[in-house]
Amino acid sequence: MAATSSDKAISLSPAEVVNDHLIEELRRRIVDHAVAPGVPLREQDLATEFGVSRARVRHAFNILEERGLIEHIRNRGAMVARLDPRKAGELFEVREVLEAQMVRLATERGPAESWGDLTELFGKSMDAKLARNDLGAYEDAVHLFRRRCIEAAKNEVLSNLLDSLYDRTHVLIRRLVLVPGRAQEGMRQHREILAAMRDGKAEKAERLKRKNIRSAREWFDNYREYLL
Amino acid sequence: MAATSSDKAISLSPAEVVNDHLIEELRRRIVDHAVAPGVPLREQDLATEFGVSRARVRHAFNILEERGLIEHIRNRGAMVARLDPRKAGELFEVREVLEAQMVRLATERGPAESWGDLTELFGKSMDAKLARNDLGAYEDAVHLFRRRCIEAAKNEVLSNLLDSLYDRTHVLIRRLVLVPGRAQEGMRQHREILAAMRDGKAEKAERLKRKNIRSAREWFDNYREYLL
DNA sequence: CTACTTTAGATTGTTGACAATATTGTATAC
DNA sequence: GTATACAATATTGTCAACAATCTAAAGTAG
Repeated sequence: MAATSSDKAISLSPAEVVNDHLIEELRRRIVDHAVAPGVPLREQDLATEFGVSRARVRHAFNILEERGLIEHIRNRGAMVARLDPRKAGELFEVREVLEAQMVRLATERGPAESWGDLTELFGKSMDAKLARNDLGAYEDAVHLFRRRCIEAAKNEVLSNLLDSLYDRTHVLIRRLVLVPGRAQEGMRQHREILAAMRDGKAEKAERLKRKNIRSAREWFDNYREYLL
Repeated sequence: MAATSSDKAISLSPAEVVNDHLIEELRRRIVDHAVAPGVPLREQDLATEFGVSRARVRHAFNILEERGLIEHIRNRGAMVARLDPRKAGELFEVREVLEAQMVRLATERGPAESWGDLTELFGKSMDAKLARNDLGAYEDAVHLFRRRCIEAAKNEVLSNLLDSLYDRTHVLIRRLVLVPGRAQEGMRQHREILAAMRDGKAEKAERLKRKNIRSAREWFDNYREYLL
């Protein structure tokens, strides 16, 4: 639960940024599947590549293991955590209530007028983009929605948990928009949610966000064999 | 997110148990306030006390810092994490939805008849115990309720998050039952929740559990100056 | 007496060497 | 040809020494 930019505020020693760079870069590779699940992570290899000592790499492993991104077996080393269907389901169940809470708090704490540009972003022009399969635009919009909600919710504990859960399911979520029709439905749901948020209806927005994640989970279950 | 008993299932090498013992013992001390928040944790002292090398202690610090139990400042060392009112509020906001989800899943997945003994535990006899301020009995009952729910919910991700959050607020929750009337109200709420669970009304139980945590938070806010 | 500088001590950060363990490759028996 | 036993290699686990940094005490100037 470290690693929010607000945490370390001012100070940034030279050694510290090197350390954080290592953790952040490893995180990125795992989350983006630049290294596939199950692939072993050799301490010496990474130490050499990043020009640091093995101890630093081991330190990074500790953090990432605690975040659920790495599995570590004694005397056998570390590997990218695998995601079986059961664990994926568990992650969805937790995301369901946490993302809903995020939306609720964002609605309560963010000024109602601040959701206008997002409403526009999810507006008609996005329909056209989706029609020509511009999934990147949709993905960016959803990502921005998330960041803005997290920011507005003003809850660091929640924010860290959401980021952690998101990291573990990032690839899954990305693949999910490939499923025909999912992006369209996701967009409909986001429009509903945003409408509720603009009206200041926090509870309604929460309920809708919950349905959104549930729906995503159902699509995931139906297309599991393609996605995992 | 390591550290559930089910994770490491079979193997337990001699070195591993020593390692885990160190982490677990440090965790216990912090959670029970055997060492107060803000107190520095010296690596060499702990290494000597536990008869291990400093590297092991530092490893334990890494884990506990990622769990939010320790604050670590570079070149200054580690100390027990402090809990300001703001962060406490954030923890309550997250617990609210996660514990509610826990109750919901437990109701859906645990057999309805399995809540009978808990209903009894929270029955009339507990009134008498509370009347003579036997807070330990109440505390034990709530603790058992929690464990049974977590077990029945069958969601390891959720379980780990709940444990982690609970660790960070454990002392607060303990102190809260000292507030006159809080234990009585908490018991009423648990009876309601259990009734819903016995009837298989998962959504109702979830809603009630949510109200329960909210209520706890309100009591906490009202008596904040005594509790923090 | 206060404020600043210097110095000594304590504490953490980092590294490389060595030990323990697991994996891979090779030889041998059946 | 297959399977087992053994040796060689690679990888991780542990530690203790050294370097960098911070804290606190002593000293000095104003």
